[in-house]
Amino acid sequence: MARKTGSHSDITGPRVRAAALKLFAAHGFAAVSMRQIAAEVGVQAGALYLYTPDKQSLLFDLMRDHMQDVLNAWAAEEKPEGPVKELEAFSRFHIRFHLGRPEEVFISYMELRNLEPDNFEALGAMRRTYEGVLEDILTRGQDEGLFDVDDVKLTTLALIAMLNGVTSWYKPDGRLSLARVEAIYSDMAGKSVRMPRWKERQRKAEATQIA
Amino acid sequence: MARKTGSHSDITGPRVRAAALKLFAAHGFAAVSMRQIAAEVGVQAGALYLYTPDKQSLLFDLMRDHMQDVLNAWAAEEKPEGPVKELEAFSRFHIRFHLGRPEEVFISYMELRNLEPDNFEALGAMRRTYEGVLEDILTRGQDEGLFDVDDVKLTTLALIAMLNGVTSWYKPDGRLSLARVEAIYSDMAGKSVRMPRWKERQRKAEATQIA
DNA sequence: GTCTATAAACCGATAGAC
DNA sequence: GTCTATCGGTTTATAGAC
Repeated sequence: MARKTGSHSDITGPRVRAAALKLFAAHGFAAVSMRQIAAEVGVQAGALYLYTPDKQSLLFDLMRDHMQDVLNAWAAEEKPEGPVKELEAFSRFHIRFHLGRPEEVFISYMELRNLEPDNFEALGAMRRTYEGVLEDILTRGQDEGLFDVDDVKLTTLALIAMLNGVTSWYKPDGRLSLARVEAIYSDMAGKSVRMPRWKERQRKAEATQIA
Repeated sequence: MARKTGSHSDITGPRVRAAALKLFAAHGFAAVSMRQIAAEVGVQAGALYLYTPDKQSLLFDLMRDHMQDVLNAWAAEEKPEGPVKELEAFSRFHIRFHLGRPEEVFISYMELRNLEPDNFEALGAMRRTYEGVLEDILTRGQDEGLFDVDDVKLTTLALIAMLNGVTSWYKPDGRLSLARVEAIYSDMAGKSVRMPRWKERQRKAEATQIA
């Protein structure tokens, strides 16, 4: 050890991002100073500007990369067939992915207001793309008579809020396993939108009667 | 007008709190300076300290009073009979109350980490008391065979997260009326925990068979 | 009750030595 | 690639005039 000055390489860039991630998540973007980030990395404040043009970029890069990771990960998921199973897959994916990146998730919805207008808009577009995935599942399920959803857009937001909530209390070594949490949440999500059996029977009966 | 100095009374205290509420909600506690608050009130920074000992107290008082308002308002609500109707009443109350105080709500769950340890603990206790209301409804519904809840504590948090989510997108003059939003959310909440009819019939059939 | 002035510390970002 | 030093500006909070 005993690195004082002139020390080199050791991929400091990623370590700066990691420090910013940790500190922004813990104390909030506005409450964290560049000096604190530098101290976490083990470097002086001035050296940070070799790896980021400014503090704002540090925040935006973290948020943009996280959203891109989510979109890529969902794209790479194997999709089951039919809206019911798709909704379960989406719920489980969302829970699993978000619980694996608690700090990125926390920052991504707590620090939106600290983004400059252009960055805010760019991130909003990515978020809407992700919401569109769920909205699409609900729309198809509704069209096929499998779901009983009053308002697709509102329901999309309600479900995502519910699923996001998990990040605010889940602890990996807590009372409930990840698998159990996934199961409970996806079950709740499914029940909250699925067409009840009695209603479905009634619907089919009416269709037969008319025909 | 033309008030410069020596001006008096005019209940400045509440106006300081109102300014802090507005600015903290818009930009975040850490990002707002005492000078900005003073400017919003129309006074110099030094004068604020006649109404609050420091910036932290300004934040804590807003959050504590809000939580107390929620608890008082629920206590004053007329309660219907039976867990099913109670859950609906709670859902509707929660939506209605929180949409009426968007700034207090926003601050109360965004600024928790900016509270000093003692204040954080005090607010956590109040929050847990409120969660206990819903937890109690779910527990009784479960005991009476009306709900089919896997884990009461987890479900409590999931439902509150879903209901809270409404505050992040609802606009009073938006596409959906408050009454409609209340109805959709309370319906989703109910469906996500209620015992399905077929399962209830099965349960009763088994009970009869055994007897 | 409000003002002005100020203390003491900290901020983001840059310049230049090594 | 990192350091030290620094610029110009901000912060919370207090002291004392009016």
